[in-house]
Amino acid sequence: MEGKNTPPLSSLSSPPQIFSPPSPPFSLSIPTTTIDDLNFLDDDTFLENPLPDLVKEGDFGPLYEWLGITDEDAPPVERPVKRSLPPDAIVPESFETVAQSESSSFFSIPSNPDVAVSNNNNSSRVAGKRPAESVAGDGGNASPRSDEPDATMRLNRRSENNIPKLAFLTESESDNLEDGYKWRKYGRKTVRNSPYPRNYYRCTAIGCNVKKRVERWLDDPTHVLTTYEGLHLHGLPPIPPTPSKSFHLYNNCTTGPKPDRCSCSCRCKGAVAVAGAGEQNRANNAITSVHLGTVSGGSGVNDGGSLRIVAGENEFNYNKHMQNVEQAITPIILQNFMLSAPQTSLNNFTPMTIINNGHYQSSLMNVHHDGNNHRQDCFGAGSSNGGAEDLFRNKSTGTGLLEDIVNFS
DNA sequence: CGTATTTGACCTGCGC
DNA sequence: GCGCAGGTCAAATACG
Repeated sequence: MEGKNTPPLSSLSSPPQIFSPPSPPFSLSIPTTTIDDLNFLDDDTFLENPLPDLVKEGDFGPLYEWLGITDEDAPPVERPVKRSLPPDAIVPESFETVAQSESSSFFSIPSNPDVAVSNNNNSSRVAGKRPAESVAGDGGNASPRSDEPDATMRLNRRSENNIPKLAFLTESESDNLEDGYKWRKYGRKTVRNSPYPRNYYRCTAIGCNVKKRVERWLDDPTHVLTTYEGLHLHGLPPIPPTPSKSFHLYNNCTTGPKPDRCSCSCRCKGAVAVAGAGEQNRANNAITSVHLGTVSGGSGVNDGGSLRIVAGENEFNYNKHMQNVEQAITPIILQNFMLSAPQTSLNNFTPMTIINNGHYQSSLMNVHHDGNNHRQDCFGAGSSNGGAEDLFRNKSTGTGLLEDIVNFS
């Protein structure tokens, strides 16, 4: 029986810690960035092109236009993720990266070549010992039960090599992380040399072929490896009502100074006092920064939230009121951004993940909503500059500089 | 009773 | 050609 050797989560050597520093062997290169560089929030374009204007249900055209993707490049509706990527978009064959929720940025994991992030084209096949593992669609889906002709299936299978994939690690007790989309489980397999099974999910949205694989990370069973394949061509399902519409943003610094300004009973561990953040590098097509912060200030209330991604010539700005930050930072949005931008290098990005208890976390950012307005409490700095507090903070230094999330290639 | 999950069978690609 | 491993299907089962 498949998965019968899977140990129950309760038997793991150590219970998953939602907020804990990363563990080796993850490596990270953090460049030097000064606060003088962190000024993009003064940019008037910061509030332009909010995501809802770029991505509407069933119409990703504006997004692709903004991303500089032609209609031909944009994924068709039926096979949304098929796309030829330009040569310069190829992820090096040796590029093995995984974003880990509790560490800084994407990072290389040489010790495990079976896991990677890839733009997925034929040249970007995930480097690994078992190529069959690394490319979507290598397996079944060609069952004689299907009405699809073999030739078509084979063509599709080849084309599926272009399916963009994104993998990241999340420290979680749950094997199926809530990410805003609804998934149907369609398979489960034991993984060779691993006691943990791999589960296969499909997006339940009609016509959506996005899939994800979820498996427990062998090197650290407290982490779950989630691999997404494809792009959602639809909006997020309605977000269930939450107990609160206010948010409380805080940093998860566990080693640096902790002003501990938060007076509430939440798990806030410290304030982030560095106001303004950003780093733009338009010299190449790499995502150089991801930023979440407030966009209007002075009042100290939950007045706004914004998300900004800079990737070469492209700039992604998402601005909604704070009560919608929940959606603003939905990782799938970020995935769609990354996966939609074939010219974008993925190795400079800190993805964010939703974990299933109402907390959001990225490698260096956590968002928590607890029914009260504690934003200023937890930010410490307020928002008098009208900009955004830097939510990204170096776990070692506690400085909160954007260098935490910038990793120049 | 409708929906979601489980799970054994089956398919494909790859390496030898 | 064969065996292996990963991926998928779909009937059976579980669940609310």
